[in-house]
Amino acid sequence: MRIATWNVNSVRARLQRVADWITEWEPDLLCMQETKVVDAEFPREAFESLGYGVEVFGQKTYNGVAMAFRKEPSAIFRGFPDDLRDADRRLIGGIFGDLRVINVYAPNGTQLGTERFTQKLEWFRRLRSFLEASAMPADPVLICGDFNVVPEDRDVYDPELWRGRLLFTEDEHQALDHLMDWGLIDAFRLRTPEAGHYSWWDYRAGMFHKGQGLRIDLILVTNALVRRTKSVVIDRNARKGPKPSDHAPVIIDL
DNA sequence: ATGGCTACTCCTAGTAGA
Repeated sequence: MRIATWNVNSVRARLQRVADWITEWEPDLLCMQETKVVDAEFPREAFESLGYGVEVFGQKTYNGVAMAFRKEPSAIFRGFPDDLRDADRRLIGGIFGDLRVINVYAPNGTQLGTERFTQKLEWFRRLRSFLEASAMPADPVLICGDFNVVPEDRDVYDPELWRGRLLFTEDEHQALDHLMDWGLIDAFRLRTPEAGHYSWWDYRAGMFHKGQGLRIDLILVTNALVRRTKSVVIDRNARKGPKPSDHAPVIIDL
């Protein structure tokens, strides 16, 4: 089973790129973030014409998550159970065979010391609570998406420049660590220990061209799935060419 | 050198992203 996660940075602006990518990679499940579109306006037909079903959880302008799949899930869930009505739409998931998949777009945090940054840390605690309430660490669980946290020094082109900056603070590391302490492993690092693999590059200043990026798009799996993981790769080719997203897809083969 | 780009919006300037 091939599962991919991709922050598409607007599914409408990226529709042709996403369709081309699906045709090339033929994922069984594509988890998208930052779709930036309300559910009624989601371009479902483009996915359906490729043989995919779609489940969406979107909002206007910001955020929004969606899943495109070849086989219908047996269940779907959207958001945290205790979300307010106007909460950001950052989580959608489903049961695919024996697999529980959770697709997330973590808050960016905007600036250190702001309420939005505090809410980012709180959002990670809520994700951990959601896991505790809905699954067991012994189950086959996969959480993928844009986590907006750089896990380690080897995941950023210049750790000393970034240390203490948004996405690379102790607070964010603790938030991610606490989530993973539930029983999750960073699947990309199972077989790829070296530095220099990134999933996001700033549009500005030729950062992609210079090879200066961050790895913030992750696939986290429980032990039950570690055994089933064949490969995890980042498709940096998707960052090239006309009108790319600033993120590249991450793909796991189970 | 907190930003050099991109996408969004009751649009043509302001906000957000990471």
